[in-house]
Amino acid sequence: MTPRDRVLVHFTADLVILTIRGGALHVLLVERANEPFAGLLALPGGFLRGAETVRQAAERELREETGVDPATLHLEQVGVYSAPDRDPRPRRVITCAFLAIAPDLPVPTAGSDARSARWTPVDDLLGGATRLAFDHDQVLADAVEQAREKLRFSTVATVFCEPEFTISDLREVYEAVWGVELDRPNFHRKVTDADGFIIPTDGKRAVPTGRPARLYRAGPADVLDPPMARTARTRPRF
Amino acid sequence: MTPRDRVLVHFTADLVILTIRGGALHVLLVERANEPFAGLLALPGGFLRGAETVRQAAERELREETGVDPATLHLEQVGVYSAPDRDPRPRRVITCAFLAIAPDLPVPTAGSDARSARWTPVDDLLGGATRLAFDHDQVLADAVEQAREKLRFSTVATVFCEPEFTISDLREVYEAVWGVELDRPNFHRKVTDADGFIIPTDGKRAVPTGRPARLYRAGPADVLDPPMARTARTRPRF
DNA sequence: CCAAAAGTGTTCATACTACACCCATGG
DNA sequence: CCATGGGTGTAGTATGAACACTTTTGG
Repeated sequence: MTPRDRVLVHFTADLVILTIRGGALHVLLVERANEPFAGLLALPGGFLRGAETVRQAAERELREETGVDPATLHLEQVGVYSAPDRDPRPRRVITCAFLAIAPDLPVPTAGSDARSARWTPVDDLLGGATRLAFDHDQVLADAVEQAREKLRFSTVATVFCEPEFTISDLREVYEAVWGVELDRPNFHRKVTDADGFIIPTDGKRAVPTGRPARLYRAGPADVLDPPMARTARTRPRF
Repeated sequence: MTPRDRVLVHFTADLVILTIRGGALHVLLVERANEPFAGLLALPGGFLRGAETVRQAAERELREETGVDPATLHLEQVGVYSAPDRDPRPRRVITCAFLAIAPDLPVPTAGSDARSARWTPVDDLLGGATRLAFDHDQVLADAVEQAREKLRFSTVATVFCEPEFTISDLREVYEAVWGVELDRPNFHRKVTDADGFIIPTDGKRAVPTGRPARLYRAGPADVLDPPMARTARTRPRF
């Protein structure tokens, strides 16, 4: 082959930023201001610049969209999307998708890009009712599936929570991401027994009614072994 | 930002083709004929051309290097490597690494590219004794770790084997990839009980000494649940 | 005291570990 | 018959599922 066969491409990093709002998994979407797909909803993202790595580009976008220090969040690669027709512009655009996990954030800086950012329930999108720009429907589905698996084998669920959280908070993370109901007593034992998953603090948090819950913070472990079982509990009979 | 900030890059697909030879995990390496890194060992790979997807480029390279139909092998994405200095050429080159799993193949077509391909024991490389071109040491380490995890939760181990194989063949795959010794009786039960992992055939294979082993072929399942335990068996005391 | 949520104890089933033992074949 | 690797049985242990139960608060 000759070097002339080599395609020159643009490269982007796209972000699937997940959080939990009101017990449901949400993803941050932006309304596209420019062509292609102007007016359509899309994952936030942007072109690789200068001497950045792809990850650095993703971190820059994450900071721009959420205003949060990427070091405090969880960010991992999902994969490359390279279908030649995924972007209609003449110059090919290949993207690398990243999965970001964040606690419930205010949507602050619609600033820099003047694109309106909004949290959208993931369930509304996976059904296929709304179509996203580019191949972002597929990217979203892949990233959500990766997040679901990640929760089984790692302790990232704590990143969805505030710095101090109750065991019920943590359980609701699993229930929102997996869309199942988990057995409360068994979940409690599981996470308290797991080495380095959560660390008890002195504080407690009052609840609307009932016994106050102990507060915990994230522990040093990042792998969860044995993993969290994803089986739904049997629904209580009436 | 202006469109001028967007970097134009070349894109490659690099392959970590793993197989098992003589009970040890091997990877296919090529000696680079051209600069950069001429003379050094590297993972096979090549530039994205025309309207290919990255996966199609990987499949094309796989066919060129091994002469085998990619449809019969296992091929999955590992990730993107985009450090700006990973390739010294003035135009940036970003790569997407793929993990390929293959049965023991003859190294046929050193043909098209006139690069000498060779199977190399992975253990010799992970130690860091030999340095590979580009960031391929890191790519190899990531891909091998991905293969190790993949074996736990999927049935891909059968792809390392010939179409018909014995349970000992399959066990030796796990032992080679994981570098452990597994309990033979328990492994036997585990894989025969697992639904859709292996299907018995009518054949048997004579062994140098001892009872002939039943032959199996790969089953339809691709997930292995519950997963294979990675714990080494206690070494037999003498 | 009652409702509700936090947290603990107990039982049963399953699955894994270790290892004893039997089976089939070649020499 | 013996060595060797294939294959089965089984007892002890660990983990998880289900759910009864106790604890602690607000009203």
